[in-house]
Amino acid sequence: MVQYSSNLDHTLAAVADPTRREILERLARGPASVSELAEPFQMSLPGVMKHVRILEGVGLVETHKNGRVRECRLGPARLDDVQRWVEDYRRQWERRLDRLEAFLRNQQDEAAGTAE
Amino acid sequence: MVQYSSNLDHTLAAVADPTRREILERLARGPASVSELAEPFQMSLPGVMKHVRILEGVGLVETHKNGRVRECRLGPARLDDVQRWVEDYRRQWERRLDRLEAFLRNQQDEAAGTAE
DNA sequence: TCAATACTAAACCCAATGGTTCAGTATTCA
DNA sequence: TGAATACTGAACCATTGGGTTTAGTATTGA
Repeated sequence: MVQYSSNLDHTLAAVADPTRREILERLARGPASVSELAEPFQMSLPGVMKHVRILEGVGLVETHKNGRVRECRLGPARLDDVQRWVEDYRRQWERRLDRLEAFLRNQQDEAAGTAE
Repeated sequence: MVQYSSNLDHTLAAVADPTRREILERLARGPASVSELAEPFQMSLPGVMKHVRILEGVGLVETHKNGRVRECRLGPARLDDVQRWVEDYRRQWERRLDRLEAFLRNQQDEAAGTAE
């Protein structure tokens, strides 16, 4: 079987949280400080930081500190492994359908053969 | 912003678990009973059942009971919403790069203008 | 220098998750 | 009928996850 990048788990988990997806959406519109990220959620700074750290951990966010403010921006990860997994699943799903169809057609033929 | 199907959260969470992804991989090769699914994981039946229920909840698995055995097979969900979200993210990511590039080019032009 | 700002570290809280065991129930088969 | 099979429901348990508060530390600006 295909051996996916071992952090697919972490990436999927990171992205499964709606708050984190909103953070990503915000950062797609441009960089932001932790405070700026926190504001629309009325969530504590430490709360936001936890999410940011998780996103940073899987490369979806990059941060660096300028003086006392930490700037957050989108990181280099583009979810390639997620996309690959989804497409792989889809392919297998379709192959399963093909096999099922073939099986049914086969049965039908046999039934017809028996009836002759 | 795009309003994703409200169960994107649940689908992503379902699929973030490696055991559940393995179950899906197994079912892609054909239907199986709960016991058959449990075997390769040396996990208790109730344990497997919990995973199956979760996958069933998001449409990735379908089950029905024949006598005392419950047959599990892949369900109709093909992760369309996940794929859509990933592609959306990728688009925004690229747009961000474009903007950054434009910004940098602009700055460069201005600097050149000043230097003249 | 001193107050205000912007984060951060640590400790804690509670609910959800991923697993278990144990005791049924329903089916099958001899 | 009676034993074995295949699940299922309930209760439980440990860990993690998402959040908080509280008390710092480092930077900035007046």
